[in-house]
Amino acid sequence: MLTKRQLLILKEIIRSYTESGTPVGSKSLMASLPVHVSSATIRNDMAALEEAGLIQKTHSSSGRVPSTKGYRYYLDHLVEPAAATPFEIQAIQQGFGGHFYKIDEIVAQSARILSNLTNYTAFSLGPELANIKLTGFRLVPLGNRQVMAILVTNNGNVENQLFTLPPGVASDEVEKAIRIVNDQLVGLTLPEVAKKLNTDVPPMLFKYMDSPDGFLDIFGNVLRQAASERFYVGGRLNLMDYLDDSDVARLKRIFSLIDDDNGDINRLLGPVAGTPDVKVRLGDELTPEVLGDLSVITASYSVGDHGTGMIALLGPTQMPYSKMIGLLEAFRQELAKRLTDYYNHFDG
Amino acid sequence: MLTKRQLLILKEIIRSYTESGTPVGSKSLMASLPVHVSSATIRNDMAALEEAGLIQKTHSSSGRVPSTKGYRYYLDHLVEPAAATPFEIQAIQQGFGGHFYKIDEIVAQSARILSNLTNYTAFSLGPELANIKLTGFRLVPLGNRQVMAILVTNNGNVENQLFTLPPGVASDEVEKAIRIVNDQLVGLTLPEVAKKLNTDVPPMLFKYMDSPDGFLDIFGNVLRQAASERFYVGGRLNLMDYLDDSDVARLKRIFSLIDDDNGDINRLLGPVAGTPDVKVRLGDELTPEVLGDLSVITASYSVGDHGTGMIALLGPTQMPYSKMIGLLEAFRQELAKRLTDYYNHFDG
DNA sequence: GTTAGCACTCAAGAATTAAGAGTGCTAAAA
DNA sequence: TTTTAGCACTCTTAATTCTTGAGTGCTAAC
Repeated sequence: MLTKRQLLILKEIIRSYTESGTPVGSKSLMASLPVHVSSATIRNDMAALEEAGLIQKTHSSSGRVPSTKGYRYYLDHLVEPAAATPFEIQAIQQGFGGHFYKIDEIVAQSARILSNLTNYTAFSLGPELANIKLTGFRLVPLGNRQVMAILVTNNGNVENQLFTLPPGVASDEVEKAIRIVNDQLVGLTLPEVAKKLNTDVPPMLFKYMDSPDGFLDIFGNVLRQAASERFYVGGRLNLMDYLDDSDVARLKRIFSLIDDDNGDINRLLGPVAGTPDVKVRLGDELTPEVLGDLSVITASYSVGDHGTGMIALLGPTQMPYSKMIGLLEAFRQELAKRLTDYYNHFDG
Repeated sequence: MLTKRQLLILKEIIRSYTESGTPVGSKSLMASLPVHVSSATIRNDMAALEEAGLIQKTHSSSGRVPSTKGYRYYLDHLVEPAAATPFEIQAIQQGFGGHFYKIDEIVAQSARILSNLTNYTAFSLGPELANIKLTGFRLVPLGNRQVMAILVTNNGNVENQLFTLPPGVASDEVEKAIRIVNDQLVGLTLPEVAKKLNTDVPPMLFKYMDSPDGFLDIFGNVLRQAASERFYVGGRLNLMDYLDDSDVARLKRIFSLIDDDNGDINRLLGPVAGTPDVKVRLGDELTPEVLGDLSVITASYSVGDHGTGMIALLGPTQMPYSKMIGLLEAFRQELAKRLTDYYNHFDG
């Protein structure tokens, strides 16, 4: 069992290591601890902490550094989130100052604000899509057989894509097809729409069109765009500041991981559903193992019954957790408020 | 005056240094030169080349390395472009294999192909806009006062942006405003449109609308989007491979330079108009001086009377120039062909 | 003009040394 | 039983020296 003083020492080692980045020795601890004991006593306590696996040496006669397990313990039992400062609150609000025409613009902006504020790398994921409904589908002819397909959903999201009509298709046929889509599919959730698109819709279209494949492709494409989870990154380049300078190869691998949006990064953020609070993952809790000695703080936000989204921060394991946790706590509330406002603008 | 053999030596030094990355000494030159002379003779010639400022030592008793001036001379007089290999030609054609719905998709794809092929960083800039004409402007209402503004130009480019109509504006007023825009502005080039937007258009709109400012904002916004030069980058991360590993700070600065699209990079590519061939710039010919020891190969392409665009390659000064120049030569032709095809599809 | 020979230079890596921070352990003090 | 002083020991880091080898410039002979 660990004594009170030992935990105090653990906490102080973490604080000091976060600040200085160098291993912490018994002498410097003597100066910075609130209780006053000799360095020999501290050494004894440190031995106990090391025995428990919470701290470790970098070599046999060095100062101590928190271990992954030590951070875990600290985060589970010791950390005290620091409330966001007025300055930070203001910076957040200022970041959301402009006018937004899309949900995704707000979400994307979140990642930017967060990375600016922390100098780490920030991620944001829009509210999940389970409850989002199709409210309309258009094809706007632009001349030269170009058409723009537009898909609108009840969360105010709008997707569009440009197409060229295949020569075989007549425009009045297309008109009818659109009417069918709107009659049959508006009001359904996007997953339901996707399902019907494969089953019920094609037979109906066959009544009006010889080869509805081209049309289905177009619609399916835009639908997929609207249904894909939108994932934003801010402060990519900050990686270079907090990652070990020397290992450029690793740097490159992490960059690719972030940029090649192949779902791996979703594993990073973890399940969106679940606990609505702030959570830290580090060490082998992080699945893409390139991330090794990094740390991820995730925070989910929920927007009434419009679903749940997520924001996250990637940084070094030696993050000032209490500060970052407090900041993310404030941020998720602010973001939820903004998004709720945005939705009300549509519902009301 | 330099002798034939001395130029041969310069050429071989550049070739060898490009390949190995290490300074080249008289002995190894003796082995790789086509003519057979002793190392002492070569040393004499090297002294002459150094005297002329074309090569230099890294320290008083090291082998020689080409100087900026040496590269310049090489590029101006000695280099023999190597024709692109069948493999490369095929890779280019394969890269352009898919179907494209926008000019910009082709241009963007160019940067990707080129960076994949070379493992350097590639840039592409779409054909200039001087001759591009407005062919139509739409506002598509999407419900909830949301509208999508769509602007179409005669090069098949389509820009769109989402807006929320200000409460004061009635939809029939908007209809009329759109008709005016289309009547008055279609057929003009984008610069002309931009000019009229400030002079002739507002008075006309005042006849039909109380406060045309909102409408003008929307139109101006989309117009600006369409008129902004589109600039694409491929292979950003390759920077990490060919840049000095140690200096992460510089790496970061160059990344920011590339990403923050603030026109500096346009200086990098240089004037789009002018010579339609391939051109290399290096050393102090490169304006953002962070690029210091790097090298940029630019190549312009022209698409009939639809204007001129540019592709470029950023890499280390020790690039295999003959190969890269040949590759870019092939690429600009292929790209011009693709774009011409694309335009014909509209014109014809 | 070209070449062999030779003394000289310098970078880069290996080996050595010195200093200093920190530890563990023991035995005495509280 | 807990805390403390003292001390020998460990290991990193930085500075210093040593060694090796690639390469040069110069001179004198070919």
